[in-house]
Amino acid sequence: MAKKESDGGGGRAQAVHRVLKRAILDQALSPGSKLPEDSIGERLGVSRTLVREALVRLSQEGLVELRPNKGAMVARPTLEEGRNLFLTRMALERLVVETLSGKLTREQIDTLSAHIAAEEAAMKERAPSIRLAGEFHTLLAQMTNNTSLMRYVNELVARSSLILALYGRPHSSECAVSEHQELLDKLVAGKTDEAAALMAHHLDSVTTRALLPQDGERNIKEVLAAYAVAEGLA
Amino acid sequence: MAKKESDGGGGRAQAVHRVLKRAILDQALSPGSKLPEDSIGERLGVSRTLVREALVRLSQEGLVELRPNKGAMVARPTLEEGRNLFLTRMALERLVVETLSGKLTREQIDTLSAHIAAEEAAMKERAPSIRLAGEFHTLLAQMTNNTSLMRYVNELVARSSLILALYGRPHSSECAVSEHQELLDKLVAGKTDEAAALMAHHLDSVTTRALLPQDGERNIKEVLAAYAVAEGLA
DNA sequence: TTTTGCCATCTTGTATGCAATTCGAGGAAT
DNA sequence: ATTCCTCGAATTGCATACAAGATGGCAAAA
Repeated sequence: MAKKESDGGGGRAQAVHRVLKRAILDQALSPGSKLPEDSIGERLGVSRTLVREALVRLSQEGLVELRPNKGAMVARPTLEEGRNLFLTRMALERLVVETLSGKLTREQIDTLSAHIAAEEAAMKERAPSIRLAGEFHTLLAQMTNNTSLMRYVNELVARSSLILALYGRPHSSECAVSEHQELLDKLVAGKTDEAAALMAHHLDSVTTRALLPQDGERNIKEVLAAYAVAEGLA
Repeated sequence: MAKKESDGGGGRAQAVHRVLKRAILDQALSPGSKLPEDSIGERLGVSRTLVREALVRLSQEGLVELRPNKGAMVARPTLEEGRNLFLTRMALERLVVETLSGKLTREQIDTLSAHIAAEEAAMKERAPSIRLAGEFHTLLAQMTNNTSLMRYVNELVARSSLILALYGRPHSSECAVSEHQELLDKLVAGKTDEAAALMAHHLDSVTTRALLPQDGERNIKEVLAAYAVAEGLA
């Protein structure tokens, strides 16, 4: 029985989905980018039907905005959605930590250690570094064996990339690698509360430090208002 | 400007999605039911394309299982998924409660009170009663104005219906209406911790009391094993 | 020059057609 | 009687065709 092709996992639609998702997370497609069905299909060698299916999936994950009759674009979450998102992440990742604390197997610990090493190695390059930082969190979620938890943390982490792309300070090393290591240590030691606190701090620091207070968020009138005053206009 | 048709909200695909979702939540379509694309399309007066899109959406929400080349069926979560799901619900609904405690507006309180009244009124009929009980939780989530939180609670509540359908005790009044009232009281009074505890108890009681310990879950061999022993076989 | 309105064009929305796959019914061989 | 094989019906996977709605530019009017 020959393998179909270079079809990574499910049908070809899922392949399209993965490609687009990856492109978005790597910020090769930045928030607001138009996603026309036929150019994508043409480039990827599939029909619009499959692209459409992938776009629907992505929209359900909140990575893509689907405006009726106006096409799809990479989602541009508002800053407030961003803050709320991190609140939600906090609630779920606390559960992750509580579930995992003191219960990690030797193998899992190795996997996580290896991942942290990879993060350190990739610190120079921006895109891979961002992706790896996120993957650490999804990796943890994966280990809970809790399907819904996994799915939601995955989505939230993915959307976090968008938030960071839109409102993050350019040079912030969003997830300090050292914090991942500390967190792992606490988890291994079974210090649940300390681990949870660390996770809380970890995520909190993103919202309070990495996220810019306001910008790109106000509508054109508000933005112009400031300049107008400076120029003595209306 | 004439309205398109009886198109509730978005495109017709979303209409199909709503119809199927409703049917599933009302348990008119029970877990495991096959969902063939053309019979559904035929019945609803749309083409397979739109049904397909709706099914993809439902599968992303975890209400439908999409087996490649074998069609879609209403999801049949395992009992363990069920337990995990309620764990996740707990984490998220705690956040809901914390967000809302002491912050409900008069209008929101009225809405919730009205809903509770409706629950009481519908206690006789099974299907509406189940649906209303779930809607109370989604209503609360809605009031947080936290998009991701809303979406996830929605999904989780929906999937809970499936779990209950599969593993719930027939006559358990899953969500005691009185508990909803108590919860509302605590929220209004701003007693955050008590409200959270109540919510925890509320959800916990489902997993420990409403959910059957094991059944329908084991595979055929395990089931027959018991009978075999009783008959002195193998 | 600015504005308004119309038309060409491009993109999405939806249906349908054809290929590929699964599943079950029957029939032949053991 | 049982097992295995083959073929046909039914269903999904995917592409394409056509309809309908948006977008932008050009021309005519102000």
